[in-house]
Amino acid sequence: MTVQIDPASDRAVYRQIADYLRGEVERGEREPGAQLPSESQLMSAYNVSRVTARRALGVLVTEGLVVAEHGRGWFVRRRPPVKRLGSDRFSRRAEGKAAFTVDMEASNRRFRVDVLDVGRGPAPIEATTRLGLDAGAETVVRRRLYFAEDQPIEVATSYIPLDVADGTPIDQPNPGPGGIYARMEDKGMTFDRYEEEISARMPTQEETRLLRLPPGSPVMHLVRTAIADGRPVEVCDTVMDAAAFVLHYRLPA
Amino acid sequence: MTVQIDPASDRAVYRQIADYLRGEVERGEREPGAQLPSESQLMSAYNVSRVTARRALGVLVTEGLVVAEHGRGWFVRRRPPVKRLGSDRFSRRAEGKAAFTVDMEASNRRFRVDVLDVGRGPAPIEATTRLGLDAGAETVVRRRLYFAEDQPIEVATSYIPLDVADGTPIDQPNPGPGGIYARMEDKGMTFDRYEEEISARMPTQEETRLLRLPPGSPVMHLVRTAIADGRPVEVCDTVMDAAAFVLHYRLPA
DNA sequence: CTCGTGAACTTGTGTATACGAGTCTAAGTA
DNA sequence: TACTTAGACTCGTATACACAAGTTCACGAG
Repeated sequence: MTVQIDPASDRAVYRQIADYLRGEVERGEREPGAQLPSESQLMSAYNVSRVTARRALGVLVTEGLVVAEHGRGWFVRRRPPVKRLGSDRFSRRAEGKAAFTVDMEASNRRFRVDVLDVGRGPAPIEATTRLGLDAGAETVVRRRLYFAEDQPIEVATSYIPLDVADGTPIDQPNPGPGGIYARMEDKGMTFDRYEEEISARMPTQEETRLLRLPPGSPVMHLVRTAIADGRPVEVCDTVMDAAAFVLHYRLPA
Repeated sequence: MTVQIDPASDRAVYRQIADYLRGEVERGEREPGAQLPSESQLMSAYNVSRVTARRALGVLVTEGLVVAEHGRGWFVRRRPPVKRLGSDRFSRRAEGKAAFTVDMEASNRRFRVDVLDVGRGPAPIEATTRLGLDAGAETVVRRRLYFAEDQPIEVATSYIPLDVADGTPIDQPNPGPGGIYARMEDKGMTFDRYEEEISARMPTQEETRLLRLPPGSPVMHLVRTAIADGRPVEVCDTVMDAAAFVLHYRLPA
């Protein structure tokens, strides 16, 4: 194992080790149930003390990615966190500043919204499936961060088929009054219903940063498919600080 | 600070310290935002090394209860995990074995259900509020554990007003075929709708044990109020292993 | 009064060491 | 063959120490 660790880096050594192992797990190079290097292997591979090796593993425990088995070793969790939607391209671009900011009034509360990223690009497989598109198809992608009282509480990514957005400012940072739904209605579309899937999991590193989450804080994950005129016209992937929200639903019996 | 720690106990010292601090937080003796003892104060109070004191605090970090601020100290999290429903009396009684076990067929999957506890007792304030009862009113309480493929996935507690259960076996471990809803329909009741609230949080200790959760694994929390003939007839508080479930909803537009 | 500095606290990161306890395997014994 | 045991591995818990870095506050200089 080559040494990828820079002790002079700003980032603590144990975090660098955790980053490396996390990358291997997230890229699928270590599958669920697979054994990780033992603590003593980490000690010699990275030239650190056992305390530091264990601290690296402890980070991944807090993230729900790995578990220890006494006397046996460390393993990638068998029931991994729910599959994430996410686009690499837009994840990277969202590192920068907000492209656009608006204030909106919703449910009697003022929200600030930072539009992190807007553009056209390939959608993740989970989104194309829900939209009824071919795998890897291009869509309009809108990524934004919602605030309540200057606290970031929600990061949302929408995927809209190109033909739905066509001829509208939906692919622009500011889609105009009423947002993208209003633009779709301008085109004569009528919304039928929403299909939603709700799950909870530990946040990714990026979500921890964007939502300013303390360690050990789960997020709720809401994937909403909007259906208009009988066809899916938007998949909206929303990640919320779980401590900040309770969702209320009313279902017919 | 008196020493409540037993080094000879089976339970590790750092866990005992964590238990004590957790209790103070959960009982409200340390409010959100309040400062915890510093690491050196814990060292002298419990006569342990700094590593052990930090390990105790690390447990509470993983549970999402406390945060550290560099150079300032340790604090109870300001946005605490969503309020839990829960009845002390029944939590204690549920420690034992299942009172009753049934197999049920649901959505093409076989479930095993352990009925942990059934009886009459005071309901928590959150349940009485939803049921429109006075605070501390008695209800029928049914607590049960659901399994899928011998994995515990769900612990559910139902609170039913006494007059709704009256004259039925709803307050018995086995309420008969079709469960308690069938018994209510036997009485001529018609279900109108459900109101649900969904949140996510880190599990309590008891939930971790019952659901066999690895550390760092969040739970989803579903509170469902069933309404029949215009009045709430049951509050069902369900805690699920978040990694095992995705909830699907269809909402009218 | 304002500003800056230093001391005394806090947590963050890292080392080395020790022993307990669970798991696995291979060698040895009945 | 079947069982036991010893050894070598694993993680679990705990001690003691060191230095870096952030926060707070009081004191002194201007």
